[in-house]
Amino acid sequence: MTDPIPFQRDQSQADRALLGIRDMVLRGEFKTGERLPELVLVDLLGVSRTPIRAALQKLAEEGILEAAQPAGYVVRGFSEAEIADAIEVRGTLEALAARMAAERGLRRPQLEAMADCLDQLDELLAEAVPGSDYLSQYSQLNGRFHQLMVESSGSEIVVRALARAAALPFAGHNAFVSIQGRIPGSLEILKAAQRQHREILEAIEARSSARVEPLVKEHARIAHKNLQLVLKNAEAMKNLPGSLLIRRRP
Amino acid sequence: MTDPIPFQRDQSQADRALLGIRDMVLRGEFKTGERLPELVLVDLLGVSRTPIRAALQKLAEEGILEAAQPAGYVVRGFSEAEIADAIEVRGTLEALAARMAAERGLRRPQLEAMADCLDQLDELLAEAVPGSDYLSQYSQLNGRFHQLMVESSGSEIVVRALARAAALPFAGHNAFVSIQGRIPGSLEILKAAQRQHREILEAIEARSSARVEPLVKEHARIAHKNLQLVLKNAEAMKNLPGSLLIRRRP
DNA sequence: TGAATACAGTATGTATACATTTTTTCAATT
DNA sequence: AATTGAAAAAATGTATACATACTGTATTCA
Repeated sequence: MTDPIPFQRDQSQADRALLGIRDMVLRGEFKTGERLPELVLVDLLGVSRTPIRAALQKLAEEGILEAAQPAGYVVRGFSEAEIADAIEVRGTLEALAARMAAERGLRRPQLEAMADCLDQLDELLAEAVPGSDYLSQYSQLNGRFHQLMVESSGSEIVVRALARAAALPFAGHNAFVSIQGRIPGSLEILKAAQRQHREILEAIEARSSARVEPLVKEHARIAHKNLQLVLKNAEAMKNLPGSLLIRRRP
Repeated sequence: MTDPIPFQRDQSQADRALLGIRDMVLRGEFKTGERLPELVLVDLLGVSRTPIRAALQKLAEEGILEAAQPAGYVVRGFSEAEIADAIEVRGTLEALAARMAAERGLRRPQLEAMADCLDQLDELLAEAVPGSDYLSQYSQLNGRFHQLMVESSGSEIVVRALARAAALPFAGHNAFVSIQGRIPGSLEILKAAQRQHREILEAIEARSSARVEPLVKEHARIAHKNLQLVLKNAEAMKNLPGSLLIRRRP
């Protein structure tokens, strides 16, 4: 009698390649603009060229690499303006999702799941002591709320579009959470975000599509504020994963 | 002395695979939900598995295929609601692009290029005789206008997001042009679209971001109207590329 | 008859050999 | 010293062999 449910499939070489390359790029082990020769990656990861190639293609789709001419891939750098645009795109699509959720109306279980998520966030933020490691839990709950909100649009097309927009570095909803605690007033930022969460949920519950749209857009712009704070703070930059992909001036 | 500018690079096997598979899928040579075994494609296209695999991965990103469990790819079908959502996403992102264009303001050459494009469209529609093949020219000019509008956002991030959203079948700006002429009042639809083009350009020129956003969203919804017309018209369906991917009742 | 299992066939995952293209190096010539 | 050219090195494109996992069928046993 073997396990009827395969718990965790043996990680494939393709997964290893994808995770490994992404990790190396975000750690800054290749400079922006630098080529990623397949054979070098083969040596570094102990995986053959085939899964490496698949991973490179995926990471180019994801946005952290770009296809080079006439062939190959290079690490992509992001200007501050590009990051701001990526955040704006994410906010725009989240606003669309929330508007659709408000228009169609949600069932009680969905609303309760979101409310429960916000209750847990309230509790977490109330007890939060600067220095304790509440951040990973915050990330998780924050991510869950956003996920629930987007899925409540009921549209897989929108979910997909958003997943791709949020895959860009620094564009996701948790992109700047890791640097909270390194900048002054960071807990206050999280609390303000949480107040917006409440307002968003209220608007969806009230089926007020006209209200929810600007609320969600404004919520996403917190990320933009955080970006500007980080750029002024060398210490915080060190704690921002992938910060080496940010180029100050080109 | 060889040509300094390579005119048209020899089409690679990867290109052949990508174009070939996309074409077969849109022609309906595989039913929705049907698997696309790599070896079958190897036989059909005369290309080895390596470029086939790359193409399958790209087409899954593009949206017309989806990864199957536990492996492989199947043809993806689209419900009417999903197509409507894809159009809405496209319209939302185009509206964002236009708003950004209006906010930053355009240089004269950009405005002139767009105006020139609209002049040509006016001329084309004025002389358009039902039955003549003005449609391919319309597609081209319409595509160019949209391209110019989106690029005038000045944001490569937005351009990329839009390209991906518009890659879904029936979501692009020219998705329903091919069926014009098969449905009553089709020329009038194109003329109405052109009037919206003029208003959009005026709003961008006037840097009225508040006006341009709803204008562009509404413009995209023409595609939604066309979708509903097509679904009621069996004759028009035959002329819609990829129509076999639409499932009436999933 | 029904269920379980073994097995063949077929699918994709992975590695790698070979082909082609691109880049680099270095020497020869002006 | 600069430039050109050819040869070498290295990179990616492509094909394919082999490994592994899945699927369906037939056979065997209860």
